[in-house]
Amino acid sequence: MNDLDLDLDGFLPYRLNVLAKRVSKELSRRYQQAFGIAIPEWRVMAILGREQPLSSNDIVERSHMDKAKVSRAVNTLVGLGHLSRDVHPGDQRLLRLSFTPSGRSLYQRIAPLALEWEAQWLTCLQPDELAHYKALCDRLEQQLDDMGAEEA
Amino acid sequence: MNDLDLDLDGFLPYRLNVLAKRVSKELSRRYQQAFGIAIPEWRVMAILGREQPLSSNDIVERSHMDKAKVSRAVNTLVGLGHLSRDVHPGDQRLLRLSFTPSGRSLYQRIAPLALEWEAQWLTCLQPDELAHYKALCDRLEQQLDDMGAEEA
DNA sequence: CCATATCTGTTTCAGTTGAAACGAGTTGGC
DNA sequence: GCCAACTCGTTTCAACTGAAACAGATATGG
Repeated sequence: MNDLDLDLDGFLPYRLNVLAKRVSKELSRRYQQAFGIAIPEWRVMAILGREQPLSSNDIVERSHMDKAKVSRAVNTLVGLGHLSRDVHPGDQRLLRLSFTPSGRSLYQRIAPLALEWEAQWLTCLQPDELAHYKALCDRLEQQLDDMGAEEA
Repeated sequence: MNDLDLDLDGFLPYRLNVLAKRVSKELSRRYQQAFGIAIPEWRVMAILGREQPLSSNDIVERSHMDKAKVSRAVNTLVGLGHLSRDVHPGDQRLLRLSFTPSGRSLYQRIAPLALEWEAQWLTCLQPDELAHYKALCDRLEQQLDDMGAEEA
């Protein structure tokens, strides 16, 4: 194998994709089984867990999901009775999304489950290794920003 | 925010998913634009670039794609004239997939493009940081294996 | 041998995806 | 004020996805 041949197992875009997909699959199986929701719904819950109320657009910005996905996830959660969707008094285009009591209770049960699973996964790293890993992830993402900006 | 609240930006499954998706999107845009193929096709090419001929199943094992996806990607590549699909002489269930001249030429043009893009992305890390990062990815994946094995 | 189980790759099918079109609401310039 | 441009969230549509059913080929074992 010369320099221009490509070892897929060493190719980081591929490696990250495989890793991320495995993790997502594992987590989504758990969310689905325990709470009947999928990852987009879970992300909406996680974001609202920190700050409330938010508009759909706020969630789009904080979640890296497109607005169609957010719209559908919100709709599902409203249908399940976990979110209330009110119209913003000052601007009727905006929604004001917040937990119903059932939604807050759901959040309080999911969040620990997610964190526990993550913690168990991360037992394979020392705390300083984890911090380093996350820092490198930050830089890899920053570099994507820079490459995108430069292109435009 | 107490311990049981969840900061999505610090939640590694989410972070990895966002990062992997951004990278995939960026790369797939390039493959599509320059060569008219998508990521599954590109993966098949990358694997055949190292070893030939292979059966579809060999590619499934090496690529972490399911067999439906591989079947479709192979079909596309055969349709584009980049792969030849022969029947294995000793076992008629197996395919023998290999590059046509056009396929080899395509591979020789894509691989450097992919590696160049990766190299530019990875300029944000020092060589030892990159090695460390990959090693941690390995351990995170290994831990997933272990957690899966334990469960079963 | 024959029946059954297993293996390979394809196809089907129902669900998901995201870009783009859209309708409703708001803002800004004239 | 009013029209055009813009914003927000929904919906449409065509493409993609993967689990499961499938058909054909091969292995197994009675």
